Amino acid sequence: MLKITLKDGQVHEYNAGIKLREIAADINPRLGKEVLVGAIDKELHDLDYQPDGEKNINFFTFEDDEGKRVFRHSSAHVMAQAVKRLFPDTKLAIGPAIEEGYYYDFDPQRPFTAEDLEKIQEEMETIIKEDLPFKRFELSREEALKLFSDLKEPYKVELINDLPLDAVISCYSQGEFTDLCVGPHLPSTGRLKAIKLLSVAGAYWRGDERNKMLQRIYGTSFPKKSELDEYLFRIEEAKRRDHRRLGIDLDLFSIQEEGPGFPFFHPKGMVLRNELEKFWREEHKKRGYQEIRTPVILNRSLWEQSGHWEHYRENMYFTKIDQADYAVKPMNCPGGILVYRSRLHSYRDLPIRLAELGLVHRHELSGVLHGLMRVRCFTQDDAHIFMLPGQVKNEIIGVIDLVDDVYKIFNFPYHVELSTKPENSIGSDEIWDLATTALREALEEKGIGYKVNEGDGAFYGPKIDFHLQDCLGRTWQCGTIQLDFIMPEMFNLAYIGEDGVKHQPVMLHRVVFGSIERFIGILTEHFAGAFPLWLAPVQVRVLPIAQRHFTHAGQVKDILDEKGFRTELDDRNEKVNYKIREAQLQKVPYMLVIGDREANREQVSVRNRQFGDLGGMALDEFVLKLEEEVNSKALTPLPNS
RNA sequence: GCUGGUGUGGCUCAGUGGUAGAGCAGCGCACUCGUAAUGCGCAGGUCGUCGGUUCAAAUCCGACCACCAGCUCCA
Repeated sequence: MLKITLKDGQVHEYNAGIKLREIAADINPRLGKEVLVGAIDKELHDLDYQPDGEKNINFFTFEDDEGKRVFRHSSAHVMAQAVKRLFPDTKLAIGPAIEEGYYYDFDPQRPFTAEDLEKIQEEMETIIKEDLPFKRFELSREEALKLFSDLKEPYKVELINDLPLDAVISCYSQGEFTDLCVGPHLPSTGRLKAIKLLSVAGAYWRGDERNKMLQRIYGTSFPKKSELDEYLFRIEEAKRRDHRRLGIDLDLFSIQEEGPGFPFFHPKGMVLRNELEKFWREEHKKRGYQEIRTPVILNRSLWEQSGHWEHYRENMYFTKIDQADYAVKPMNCPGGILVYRSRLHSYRDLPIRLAELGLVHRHELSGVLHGLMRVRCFTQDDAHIFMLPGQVKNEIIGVIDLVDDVYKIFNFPYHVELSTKPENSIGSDEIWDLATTALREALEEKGIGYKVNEGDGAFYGPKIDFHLQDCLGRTWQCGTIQLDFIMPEMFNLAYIGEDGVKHQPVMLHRVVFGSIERFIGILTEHFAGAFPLWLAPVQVRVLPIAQRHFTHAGQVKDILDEKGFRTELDDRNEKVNYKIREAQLQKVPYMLVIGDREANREQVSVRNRQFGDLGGMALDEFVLKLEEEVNSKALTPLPNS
């Protein structure tokens, strides 16, 4: 007998030997059709699995992450089978499920072409029609090694050799195809229905650039054709939010062949920058920061002292002045340190928070450049906090709160990572432990969930990273808090303590936006170019209906200009429909239509880019409305009061 | 940097060996118009760069540059 408890607490009894899928069908016929995988006491199992004893059982469909992953993982196996049918000499590496689909890494005789992809997809569809059952079998290490040696799969042999000694080694077969795999899998290939191969790209074996580059094929799959179509449509829609596209359309910035990775900001992009910086200065002033500015080019000796010469040289640009070596700064910290060190400090002065909108240059590999998100020169909204050891936790929490406050203004969802000691670093393990623990404790005190990013810290200290998403869900590190016990040591920083002798301060490096450039990229994609009123490069466009309204419209524009609003007058000889369309496409928040009615009644007719025609109102009233919306940094227009 | 793909007017794209095309944008003229495209006309390109093959190259070949996707790396 078998006694099972479902997640809602229901208890069922079955005869021994019943399979998971039969239980699912017994509970609910629809579940029986949609179920993809089961979990017994939280451990996932194939639907053919026969449980016994007293167990808690969960069933998962495509609606659940667990079900989705199994569905995509099985899809990857079908892709590998198709590739082996068409290109038998191809060696198999690994093929996991990922966020929106799956991939498989192959080592083929020659790289795959777009035509190959189509053929592989067709073959996958054939395999799905064949409805081959996935069969699990376990084998000993020796049997597994023999099997994959005989199959001439060197990567699989390497994987098996690296498995822990006590590992249960399992394989899954469908038809003629067998792959090393822990599973679980769908009952059969016929469950897949809608699949699509999306792209080929190179990927290093085991993610290490010293290894051979393999060919990775990305794909996705769904239980219904309509869901696949919807996904593909959503991707196309998302691409319309791409900041590189909107940067051109809205004339915000450009990147030219003459300066790859060095963006040009156009007048409208500069409005965004300046508004962001204004906001930034206000927020930092409130929180006790003082602003400084340090030089872009500084002498080699400084970079040797800071450790950049040894640990960061790959990313730096160099120049000579009067035969002496200089470097273009890749970070602002050494400059900030020199400002701190330029005079003696008392313990009473700490913490000292020195903020700097600092332009840094870094040599990034050509292949990683990406619009404003990844560039070779950018402005960090940096600050260096010099503090007493006892002030560390409070200062970290202060920055965490600041980042949260700022991201909330834009309604950005974000996630947090804790990056630990990298290979290429300076300082003892003890110091690193101390710093890492301090960051971790601050996060835990704030109750913030975080992911650990091993070995991704800066060379001088561990960091908390704040990651934001772009239009396609890729994440970019923006805010970061780095705790540093090492630079104060290397620069021999000091403050005079209560006891009258010198002590070493602790340093915190931090950014909130991260870089203004990247932040503008994220901002643009988040709002699809329709920036909130306080940021919008053009806030109001005045649209006279006919030439005889130009004078009056010009007066309206002048009044708005005087009140401090960014206003444009569209005095082209075009129909008002045309002007409205253009203003809409430029995502101008407010349009004022000026015709005979308005001129006679001293009114303006207001159209909002989101809500359309708002009707007529006195200009004074409109100005009040704008002021309120700007001052509150509202994300959408405020309701009429 | 690596793998694959792409590069034609400001933007989107046709054109695959025989004299460079369209739409939008721009400019001119007419229309003077009420909440997402008025009509007509004009102008605009050494086809990414350099080299090669050919009687002839946007088209074929090579190198380089830039961009796109991904890998590795980062704000």
